[in-house]
Amino acid sequence: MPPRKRPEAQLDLLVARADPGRSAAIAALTPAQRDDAIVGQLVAWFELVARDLPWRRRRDPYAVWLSEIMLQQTRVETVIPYFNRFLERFPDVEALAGAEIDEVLKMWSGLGYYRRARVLYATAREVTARYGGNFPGEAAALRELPGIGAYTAGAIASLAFDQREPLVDGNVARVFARLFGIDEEIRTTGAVKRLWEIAWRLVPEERPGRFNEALMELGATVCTPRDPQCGACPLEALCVARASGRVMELPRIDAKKKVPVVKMVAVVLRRGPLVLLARREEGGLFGGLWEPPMVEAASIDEARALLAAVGVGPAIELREAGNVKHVLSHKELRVAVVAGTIPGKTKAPAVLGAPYEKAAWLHPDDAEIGVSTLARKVLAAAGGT
DNA sequence: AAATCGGGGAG
DNA sequence: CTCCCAGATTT
Repeated sequence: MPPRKRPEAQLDLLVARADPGRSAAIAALTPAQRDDAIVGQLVAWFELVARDLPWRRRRDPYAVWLSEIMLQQTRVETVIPYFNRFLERFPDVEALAGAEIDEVLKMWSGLGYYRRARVLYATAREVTARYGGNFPGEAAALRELPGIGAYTAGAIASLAFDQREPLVDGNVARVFARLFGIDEEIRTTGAVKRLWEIAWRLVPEERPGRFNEALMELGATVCTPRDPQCGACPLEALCVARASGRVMELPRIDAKKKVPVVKMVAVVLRRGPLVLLARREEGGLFGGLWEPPMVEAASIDEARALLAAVGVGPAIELREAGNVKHVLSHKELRVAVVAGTIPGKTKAPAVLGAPYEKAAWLHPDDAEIGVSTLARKVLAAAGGT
């Protein structure tokens, strides 16, 4: 969805031009005046440039909640097609509550952080059973639902219920760090506390959701991490970082340590058009998803216990089908893929052991099951689908 | 406070 | 390659 064309002429009336006396201008305002100016400038700017996003077309609690869960640590552009497909298949909370978890996971496949799909399903059932299909409107009640933390509760309460509730996400944290010159490492407890206090102070009684959305929109489109467009910012004249030449230094974020490498072996067994897939236990990595069985192992020889478990004996010919690299946020998986063919009529193993709860011969795309991107890479490496 | 939990897009 | 995204939850 392309951003709406910016009406430059109107924007110029709002955006203060570069001004050497900016520091003095900020200092001349009382704190309350500065806050009022921030809210006013930001909302006026947002009214002009707001992107046309699918979840902005229906601000009902179900659509807001669904979009906010999907948007957790996930880019807008990535979410859009998932959101549209999801709403088409599950048009309301009752439809979602009446589905099977495996179909929900299927609709979530490729989006990542699959625990979100499970908490989504759990919340749909709870809202249907306990609240008669109506989401609670208070942030405190929303916060009790699975998968809804401080940010998401504030987002739903303000956007869908017009409650004066603040929110702080990655965008807001960056905007505040620059706007108010917060030097502290942005993820520390102290900084997070400050950010929420500022958000509480600023969020207006009048259309709080619009203000919250404007704040995030500014962080996403103007006050970006790499190449902030200060010349197009409605808050330029009010920004501490801009006035002190520290825009690129803020927010302060300490480097994250590099992720460990984990070597694995996956086995792709075919039986005619079907593939042996195993369902991972809920709770951990890729919980509830189906995949070709794999195990942490430094070599194929080290994975012989898994091969035995899936019924690969001396009579079954295996070939090395290649290697797959898959990077997660906290580890890097390097998977050696082996492939083979099993005679027809062979049953799937009843027990595979952790982390798998069961196994079956399935078609990865046709079955009503969730499949991770890693599993798709492994299947692709083995050839065909 | 640190670790866990996906995947991809931008520079 | 690095960074980080409309975070939540557990340890």
